Amino acid sequence: MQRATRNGGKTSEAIREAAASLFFEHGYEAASLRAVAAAVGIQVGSLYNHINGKDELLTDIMVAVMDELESSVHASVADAGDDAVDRLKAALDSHLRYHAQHAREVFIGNAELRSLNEADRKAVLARRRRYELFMRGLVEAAAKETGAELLDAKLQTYAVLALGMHVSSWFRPRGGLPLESVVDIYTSIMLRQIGIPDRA
Amino acid sequence: MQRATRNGGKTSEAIREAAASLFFEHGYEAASLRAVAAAVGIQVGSLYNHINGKDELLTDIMVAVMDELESSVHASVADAGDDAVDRLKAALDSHLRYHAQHAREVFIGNAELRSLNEADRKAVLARRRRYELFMRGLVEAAAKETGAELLDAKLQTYAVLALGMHVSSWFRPRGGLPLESVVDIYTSIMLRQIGIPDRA
Amino acid sequence: MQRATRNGGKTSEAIREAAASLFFEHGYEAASLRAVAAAVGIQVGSLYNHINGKDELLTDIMVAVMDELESSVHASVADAGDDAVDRLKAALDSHLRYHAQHAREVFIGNAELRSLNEADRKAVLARRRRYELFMRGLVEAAAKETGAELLDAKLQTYAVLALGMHVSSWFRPRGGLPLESVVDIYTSIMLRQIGIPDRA
Amino acid sequence: MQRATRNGGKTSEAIREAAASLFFEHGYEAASLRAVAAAVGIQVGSLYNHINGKDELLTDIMVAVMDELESSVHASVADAGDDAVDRLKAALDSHLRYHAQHAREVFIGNAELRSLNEADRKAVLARRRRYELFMRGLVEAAAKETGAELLDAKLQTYAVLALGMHVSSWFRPRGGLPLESVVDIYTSIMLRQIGIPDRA
DNA sequence: CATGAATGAGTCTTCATTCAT
DNA sequence: AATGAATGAAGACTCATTCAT
Repeated sequence: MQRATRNGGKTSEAIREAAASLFFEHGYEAASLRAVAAAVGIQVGSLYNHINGKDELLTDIMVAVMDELESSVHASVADAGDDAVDRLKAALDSHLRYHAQHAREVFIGNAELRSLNEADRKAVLARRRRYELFMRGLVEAAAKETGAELLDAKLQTYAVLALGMHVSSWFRPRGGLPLESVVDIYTSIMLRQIGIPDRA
Repeated sequence: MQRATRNGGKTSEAIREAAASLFFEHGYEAASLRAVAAAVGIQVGSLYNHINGKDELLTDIMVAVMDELESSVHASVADAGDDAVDRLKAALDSHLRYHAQHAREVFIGNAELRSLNEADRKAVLARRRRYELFMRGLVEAAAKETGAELLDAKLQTYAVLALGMHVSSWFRPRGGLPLESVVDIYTSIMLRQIGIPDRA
Repeated sequence: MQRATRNGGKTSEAIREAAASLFFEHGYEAASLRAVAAAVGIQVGSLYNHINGKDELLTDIMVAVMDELESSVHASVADAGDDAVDRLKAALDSHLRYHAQHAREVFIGNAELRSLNEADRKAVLARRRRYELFMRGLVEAAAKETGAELLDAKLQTYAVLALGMHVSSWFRPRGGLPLESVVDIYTSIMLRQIGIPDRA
Repeated sequence: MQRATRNGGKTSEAIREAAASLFFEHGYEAASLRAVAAAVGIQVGSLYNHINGKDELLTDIMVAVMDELESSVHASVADAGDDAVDRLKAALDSHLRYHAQHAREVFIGNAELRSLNEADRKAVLARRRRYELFMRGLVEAAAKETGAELLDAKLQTYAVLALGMHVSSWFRPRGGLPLESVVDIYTSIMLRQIGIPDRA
């Protein structure tokens, strides 16, 4: 039982791409490997030259989403300097941008938590908690700096996360509001609810 | 091998209850009628004395959710009188209250839209659009009355809906924040992002 | 396990009537007791106040068909007097008439032999053999009397039976050739193939 | 637990063969894919590597029967030259020969029309009508040429078809009358009823 | 690497039958 | 008699997975 190569091959990439599309559209349970194979243009059996099982496809997507989201937000915050409000704004911007640009994967990551096996679910949940705490820290710091009155740091951070997910559920790159507008408006919405003046 | 008797729809109720729980926990596709039957304590085939098919269980939940949500919000608004801000507050309160109190069903209604058949999905989507427009109307009226500056009526209404769903994804009646606190805090969050002073 | 009453009741009659129709239209296997009950306007369970099982419905039809066919042909032959040709003609006429007038039951009797249980199938097959031999006797006697040259008494009798069944597969009392014409023409066809001048 | 390999459609062939046998013996509805799989020596699910569904097995048989019957009779008639009686005799011979040699499939084709889906049933019925009209044409031409008096061209052609079906219901290649005798005798029976002297 | 074929467990659903009320 | 509810077996079909070629 040799572990299939996970890198390189164009086929491998195509499979993961097709899986993401189908998981997004029909859900993990309802999406069949047969459909994935068909989308790629190979037979079902051939999938196993590239993957180790259906669950791996899901786990990969979900872990990657958390990794990328976390690191892209961290990078933005690091670039933003030392001002707490700047750091929060950078985080919100990056958070929203990622959710819009990877809407499909983020949506899957949210909807299919329950389809994950025990171990992977725990791992992903831990990552999410860490991310949430990081975000809450930024919120609290910015509130402190500006004197904004928080209602409930935890719930208001939840609201930030919720709006990100929500964006991922309807945003499409083409047709509709342009990415920049979406990011701007939702950033403002978030800042408003936290209590920080939008343009200061 | 105990044989049951006419019990005034209790079994029917138990089936729907078990189905809601299992759909919520595992998702519609992953929840099997076997499991539903087991939860009720009958054989799988016996389910069909009470339902017409698995999809009916889902459809019933989703249609009921939209009906109840709409009518409960409408009722609250009607009771609130003529002041636009009062009306909006009543709507937000009712919206949140319903989402928290029927967290399970609301969550299903949101997650399983894609599991619905064409016809029912269209019907539910139409209901949702209607609800959204009703909400947007309240938001716009309250903004007008208070002179609050809206960023984007549509997206800000989206945000209201998104927060409701979000609450339904984590709220549990026992253990954790009491319902009243949740409703209060989220209402404030919503009002803030719309731009209406919380306590005026 | 008390034997359900088989006589009298209008419901009982309606059940047997509905069963015949459905067996005819969809076949014994494909016809469900649910459909029978629905056709009668009662619940499935209620059927068992009138029948002992699905197979009984079929057996009853098939046995009745053989009984009636045999006795009606016998009666006609007895009425026909002593002339062998007259007797054969009377038999053919009666045979055809019965097949046309009870097309539905005869058709079932023919198509569903394999759906019968071992015992009943044997019984019905014995009846059919007896009927066939009776017919063959008439054919041979008439041939002898007229000097008609038989090709093969057994196969030519088979042909008579086959044409009867065939009539039962398309004849409908209303719309189409009238019964008398059908009987006349097929009688002539049969006599011709046996070698007996039609109108002598 | 032996694992099979590519075998050039032998399994596919075995499935169709087993299906034909079981459909013939028990009828389409009563024959289960379980039984088909068992007869072939594979698991039920494995059938679906070779077929698309139970109905396809039936449709294939029925369409093939009509195709083959039609083309074999057409070929025989074409070979028979220009004489109308020769052509009719060739048709009857070929008709009977096919019905005897493919008794199983022809029988299924006749008994299971009602088990076909709407579209396929219509297609098969159209084919049958075409075949019937072709036959009727031959009957009428031969009658005209010989001056034979027809009783009713349509019904007499029906009779020809009916006898073919009947042969298919009892003929077995081994044990019993040899094929040639059956063909001879039934051809004569048919010619007699049409009114054409047997040996001219 | 890809394929075709196999597996076995699982899915929803239908059905004849039973029986307390 | 009729009903509603239950049973248990069976039905067709789908699926993830395995593996010889």
